[in-house]
Amino acid sequence: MSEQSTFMKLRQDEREVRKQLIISAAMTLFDERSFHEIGMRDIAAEAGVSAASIYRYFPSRDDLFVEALIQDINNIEGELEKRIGEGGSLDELAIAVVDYLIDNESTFQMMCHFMIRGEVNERALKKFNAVQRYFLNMFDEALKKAEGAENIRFFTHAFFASLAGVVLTFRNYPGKSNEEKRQYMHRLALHIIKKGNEIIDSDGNIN
Amino acid sequence: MSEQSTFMKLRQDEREVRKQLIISAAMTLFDERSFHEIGMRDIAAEAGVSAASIYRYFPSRDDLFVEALIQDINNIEGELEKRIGEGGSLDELAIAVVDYLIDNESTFQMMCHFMIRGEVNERALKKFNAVQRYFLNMFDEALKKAEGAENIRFFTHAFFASLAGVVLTFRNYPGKSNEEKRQYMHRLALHIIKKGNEIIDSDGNIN
DNA sequence: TGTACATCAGTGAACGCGCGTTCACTGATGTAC
DNA sequence: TGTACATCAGTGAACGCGCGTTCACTGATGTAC
Repeated sequence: MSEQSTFMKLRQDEREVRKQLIISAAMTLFDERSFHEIGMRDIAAEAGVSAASIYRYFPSRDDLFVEALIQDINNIEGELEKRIGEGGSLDELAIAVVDYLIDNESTFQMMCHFMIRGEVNERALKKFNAVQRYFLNMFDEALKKAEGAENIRFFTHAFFASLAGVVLTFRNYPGKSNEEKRQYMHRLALHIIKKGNEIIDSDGNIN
Repeated sequence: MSEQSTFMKLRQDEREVRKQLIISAAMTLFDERSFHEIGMRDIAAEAGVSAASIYRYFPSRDDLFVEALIQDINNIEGELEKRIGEGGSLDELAIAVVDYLIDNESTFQMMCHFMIRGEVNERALKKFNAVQRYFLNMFDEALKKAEGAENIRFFTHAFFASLAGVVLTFRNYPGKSNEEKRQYMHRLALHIIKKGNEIIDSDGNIN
């Protein structure tokens, strides 16, 4: 029994490794083009397996993408913490988030995909919701460090939502170079958060 | 020549009427389900014509959708002005915008579609960019009335982007009723714009 | 050591379907002379 | 008043293709006895 479970565990570990390989392949492709344009056959080719194999590890395309999203968000967590560091300011955090959303186009698009949804399967959606919560919790922590406020959930929501909106709206604004757009989004982000933190200590009620 | 041009004009007018019929059919469907789920055949059936006919009036699906978007935004303009009225406050405008984005799901989704894009044809994209500019100009006017500030373009951008982000992020936030979500988005919107208007008179530079 | 059986990774090929778009054609309406 | 021709709205049917997903099968590895 003990030996068998060890064996099972090994097998399970290998499974995880292969799953990881597929996710990594997907993420490699995300850097090249929009996730809408990436099919199961593309990911399979990148990972060096057949498309059918992917279905041994993920029940559907959306499920695979959600897991990739989780990975991506895990990656950013460390990065954000690095950029904020111990004495990082709220401004720095905002800029870091905007840059992240700009530079990880597919991640951003996937987030939009699941947030706007309308036809995503229940299972994948549940996973996404968990990621979303986790993601926002992460900001809670970061914002606590940067601001030291108490009831922060409401502020976190306002913070993240408005930054996402900035990137959504100006990511492809015509007639500007990418660098100009980035600068402009930074300015917008700083402008928007400039005041929000002043009433952060309230419980967020407005009534 | 004069008679012919009159005739041509009549014909042209009829063409416009038919175009309008197709757009109206599309907009009727938008109230029922997500625009992603609406195909050319659906729109054709709703308009009482064949799918092939649509291509006599619109070069592509995206072009049709952009024109529908234009109509929809034209509709909202009057509505917003009504809600803001002469003495409408900035708060009222923000609430109105959030409600609009919530209640016109397809419009919002189409905006996201074109803003995130990646595979939309050039022609449709140009039209969309024109709409977007027009839309933001509209806010400039509304905000000028509500706030009376001068250099308002930057503020308009921050205003609209953050509200769009709020709706994007919380439109489908799990575990809440629709009414709760609406209330919550209102609170977020009010929180976010609360301070922005104080430094509205600056030129928006941060440096 | 050998045989029968279970488990599971992996796959090429095909399924199935949706869906945007095009084609070849009909029919109505107007113009030229 | 009549005939030949041009213009254009409208359409049923098909094209074409992408793409997520499933199927039937192979082969390797481990277990039971």
